[in-house]
Amino acid sequence: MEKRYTHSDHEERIYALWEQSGAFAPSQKKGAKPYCIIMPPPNANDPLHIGHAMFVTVEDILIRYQRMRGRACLWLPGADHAGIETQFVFEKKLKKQGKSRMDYDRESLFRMIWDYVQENKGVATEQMKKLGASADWSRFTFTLDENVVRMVLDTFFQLHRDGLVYRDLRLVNFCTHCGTAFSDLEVKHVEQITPLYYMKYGPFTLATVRPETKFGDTAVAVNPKDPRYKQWIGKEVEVKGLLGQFRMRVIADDYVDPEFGTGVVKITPAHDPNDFEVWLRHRDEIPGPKQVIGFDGKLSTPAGKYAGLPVKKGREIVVRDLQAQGLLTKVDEQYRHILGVCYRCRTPIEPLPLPQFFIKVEPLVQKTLQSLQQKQVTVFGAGYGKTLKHWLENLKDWNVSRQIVWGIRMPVWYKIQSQKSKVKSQNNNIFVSFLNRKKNLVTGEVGTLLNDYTLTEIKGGLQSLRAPVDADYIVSPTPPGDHYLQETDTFDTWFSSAQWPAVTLQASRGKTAGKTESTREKQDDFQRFYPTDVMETAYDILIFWVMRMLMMGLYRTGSVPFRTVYLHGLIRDEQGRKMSKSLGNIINPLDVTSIYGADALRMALVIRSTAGQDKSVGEGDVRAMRNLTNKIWNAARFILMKRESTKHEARSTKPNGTSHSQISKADDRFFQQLSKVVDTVTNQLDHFRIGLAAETVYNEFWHWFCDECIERNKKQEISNNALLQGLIVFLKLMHPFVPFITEAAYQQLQEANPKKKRKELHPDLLISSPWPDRSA
RNA sequence: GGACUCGUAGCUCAGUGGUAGAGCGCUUCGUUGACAUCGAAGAGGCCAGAGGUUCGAUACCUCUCGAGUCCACCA
Repeated sequence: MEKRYTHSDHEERIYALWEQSGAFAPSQKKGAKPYCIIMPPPNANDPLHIGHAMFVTVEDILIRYQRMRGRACLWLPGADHAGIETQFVFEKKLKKQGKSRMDYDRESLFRMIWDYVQENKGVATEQMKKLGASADWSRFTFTLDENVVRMVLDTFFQLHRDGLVYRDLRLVNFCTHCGTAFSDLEVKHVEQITPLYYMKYGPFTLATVRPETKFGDTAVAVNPKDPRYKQWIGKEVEVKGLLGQFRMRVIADDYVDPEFGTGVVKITPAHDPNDFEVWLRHRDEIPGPKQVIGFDGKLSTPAGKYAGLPVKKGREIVVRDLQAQGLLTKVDEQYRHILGVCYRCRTPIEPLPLPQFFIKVEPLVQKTLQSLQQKQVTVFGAGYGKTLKHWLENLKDWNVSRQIVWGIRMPVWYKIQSQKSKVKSQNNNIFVSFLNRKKNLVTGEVGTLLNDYTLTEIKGGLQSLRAPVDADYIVSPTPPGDHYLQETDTFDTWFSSAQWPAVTLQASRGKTAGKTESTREKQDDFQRFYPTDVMETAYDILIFWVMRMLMMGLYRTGSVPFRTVYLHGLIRDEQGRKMSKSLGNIINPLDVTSIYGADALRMALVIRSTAGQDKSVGEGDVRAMRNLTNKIWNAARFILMKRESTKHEARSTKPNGTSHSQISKADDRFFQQLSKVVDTVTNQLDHFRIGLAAETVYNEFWHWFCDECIERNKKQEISNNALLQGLIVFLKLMHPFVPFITEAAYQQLQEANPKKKRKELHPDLLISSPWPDRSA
């Protein structure tokens, strides 16, 4: 054996051994209890970052541990199409070529992104293998696999049938830069100092941060209890504005805080969520949303001479004109204000009225809360069980429409009457944009366009459509006929992700079988492994993903998708700072493993980590764990050398006058202590105390087994055999954490074993060996 | 404004109802039969503060102070 353990000499070879042995596929042994973890699918388009390394490590530890405990383990890997994230990256690439998404019809664009993702797909998989992930790659599933898509569509169809889907006009969180709406969860809030403008408004003065939206005002509101304005309630007032005189109704609503500003609020239902709510409460009294900002982020026609100006510029000019006309009375320049921005590009989110599909969450939430209360799911991670509950109790309906092409297109169909038809259809006013045969962009209402184009041509070049809120539609997983236009919106990525545990287990049917099992054996994956055992992920997607998986899992299958949620913390740099590109403190896991080995990184990530708590990891930590791998190697080397040398010694010679009985007494104590260690580690792993288990095994191995026991063996106090047995136990205990070095050392022991010869074709592997008996 | 978490050795973090732990860093020794990616010895902590429960609290409860994260429609 080499004096030092060199990870690069072993890792690849060992991984191949594991893979060839079929150890990654669930055991078909009779009576083996199933154990299943569905891997959080990494973005198919991204290389791994340190967070991925963390989840690979934690999940691999659990899987390897349970596999050694004799469970039939399935760790099901996959990749995520990552909707907006991927399209965003792709559009950047297009931009470099001087192109944009507007140059292509949606089908071509989709195909281009598909091809682009295919090029990169597999990168993450290879990297996870380098980290030692013992996942069943034969069951690998992509979120846009045909059968996955089919099931997702089916779920939506069911939801619709059960009355849990509705289409309605709401103010959506629209990013005018990304060109799509987002769910509330995807809006980031930042504090800003924004000028608060006080302006004359008929007989009132009111305060606003958005004077440019005043063209969309449909009412003025005051608090019903405010004595200052009581006389005006229900009356119409004359207002002089930048576009001339107009009349405006005064309404009373509790939403108005008499203490803030002047106690008078202009109501702009098209551009402020609160105002929209006010309108809903006063539908009979006042006009509805009047949109004055377009989806392009510019002021639109109702803004008169200001139309065409981008919002920010528009505000400046409106303020200037207000001032010129003496309508501006005061400006509070120090006003602190929370602004919603796009989580991707930081563009201010524009609340805009858009008909969207929503899922009613109330019934789903009830079931989920119930399952939590009945302890059908346990959450590990600093207080996040409470967070989950809090969220569920306050959840709003889920907007699942996204205006991007890279995703699962909604199975929603609008019937279009042919131009010859005499029947007037309200769907004729669906607004479409498409590329005609000459690749020119054509936009307009479909009823009108049908005079010049066939429906087939429109369909072929379709970019997007926008159907009015009262459009007729049907939901169907398959095309209902030729005279239909399919909705161009796609599902929120999380809508399909929410169904991942059930869908992956059902989708692995019919795939190429792994080495040790037939396709038929895979057929009942769902039967066998659902509900799964553990969902392991970072706490930052608890709400986006875990919560929704619970809701949709319960809806689809009637039972929770997993029994345990283990949330790991974020990895920070050695100074405890978040990793970010701008700080330049990002650790690339593959850089680290190429220097120190995968085992070292794994152990550094996980040792002394706590569920739900962030952890800082620096190069020093990794180096220390690299040293551990070397320590393991050398302990094995010493014990092997001992065994070689004693073979040549005459058995009768008793060294140094130490008697057999003394040795066996010491051995007894050694074995007692050893079984205590086994017991402790087993308990810790059973209770998901992973960081603690890693620490225990580290300390016991290094500071007890090496520092004490090996030294006592040198003084002839502990027998060689005891030491060898102890080493094997420790290799097993450490294997889930540092699989490569432990397997490498174990193979060295095998080779030294004369019985090994006949096993050459099927070597004993540590990965498939049983976990040590507690009473060892 | 609401929720959650944290405050333990110089730094980064574990931990436990009953003499305080690890890694890194530091000091002094040490190349005799695994490992200098090592070993031995050591310095360094009123476990944020104040109350309470308890025979006993760093740990459980309450409050205070300090740090952080997430959420939030006051124009």
